[in-house]
Amino acid sequence: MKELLYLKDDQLKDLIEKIFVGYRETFSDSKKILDKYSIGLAHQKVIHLLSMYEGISISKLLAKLKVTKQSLNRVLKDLIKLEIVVFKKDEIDTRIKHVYLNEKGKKIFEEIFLLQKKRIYNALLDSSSEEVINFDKVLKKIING
Amino acid sequence: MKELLYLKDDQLKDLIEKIFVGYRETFSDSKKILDKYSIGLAHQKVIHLLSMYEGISISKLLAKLKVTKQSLNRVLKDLIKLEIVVFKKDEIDTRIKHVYLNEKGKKIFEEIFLLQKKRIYNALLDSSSEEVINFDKVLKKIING
DNA sequence: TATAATATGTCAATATAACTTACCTATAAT
DNA sequence: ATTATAGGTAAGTTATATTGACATATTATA
Repeated sequence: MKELLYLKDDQLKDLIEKIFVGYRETFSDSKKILDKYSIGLAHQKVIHLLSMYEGISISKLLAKLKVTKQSLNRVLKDLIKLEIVVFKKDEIDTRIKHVYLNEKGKKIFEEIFLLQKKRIYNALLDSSSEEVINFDKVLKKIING
Repeated sequence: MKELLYLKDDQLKDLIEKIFVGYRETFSDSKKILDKYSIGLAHQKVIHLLSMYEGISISKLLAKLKVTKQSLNRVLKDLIKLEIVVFKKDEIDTRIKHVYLNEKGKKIFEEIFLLQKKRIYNALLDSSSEEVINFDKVLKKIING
């Protein structure tokens, strides 16, 4: 096993560099839109998650972002000022707060996402379905490692 | 083409989230070692590149990192204080400064890399060579998109 | 019912990494 | 001689995150 080319240090280093660059590029394409609304990368990530997980709770957002609640709170306050998020208390357990993007928020997300997804979309369009499936598989394994 | 499942917005969102998480996890495994030397993520990235591209010039480092030279300089000064980098002027064009890790630097890199590579190594070990090759292919396309 | 755990919020101080703007030297290329 | 390139630096600022401490409300449990 160990003699496999891609398990050699040089290949691992190369992959790690690519993971970094891939992330950075994927999250920088939409910078102009973020600037337009005077928000940053942290806000983009929260908006992204809110669009994926409608009504997600604060604690689940924290778990996904892996930041402190103080840090998340700063971002949420900015999104409240922008008037793009709404909250609803859980009907059963009222300690839990569910977070949603409102219509304005969804529109801003679409603006961001339109630019951000292009890079991924084009990469996948230029790949076979097997390549895409394998990309996803390995990425999952990296995450769950 | 557009009806392919993985080209739908929901799948693209999912992939983008994974790209973020994959990056974050890949660059957080070695935090304990970084703390030991009182350095951070920015230093880790520079050390990583120095280990990959021995004698890289300042401007090429800047191009790879996509940060300002003021930002890189702060990091390099810390690495100088740690006594792990050395510089050599280009023999032909003396404006160019080549940056190297010295022996101590290489050892510290290995300490960091030992922890960092585990996640990637295990993910690849758990994958077929085709999966790995396709992962690399798609990642390249994302970067060059 | 008393107590513990959970979900969330907030204050204050600090750290990390980056930025902008501006200006500087040295060297190389035209 | 002029311009371009490689690199350095100073001052101030911004973005994102941290730690630690403390607070409130609600739910779960002994």
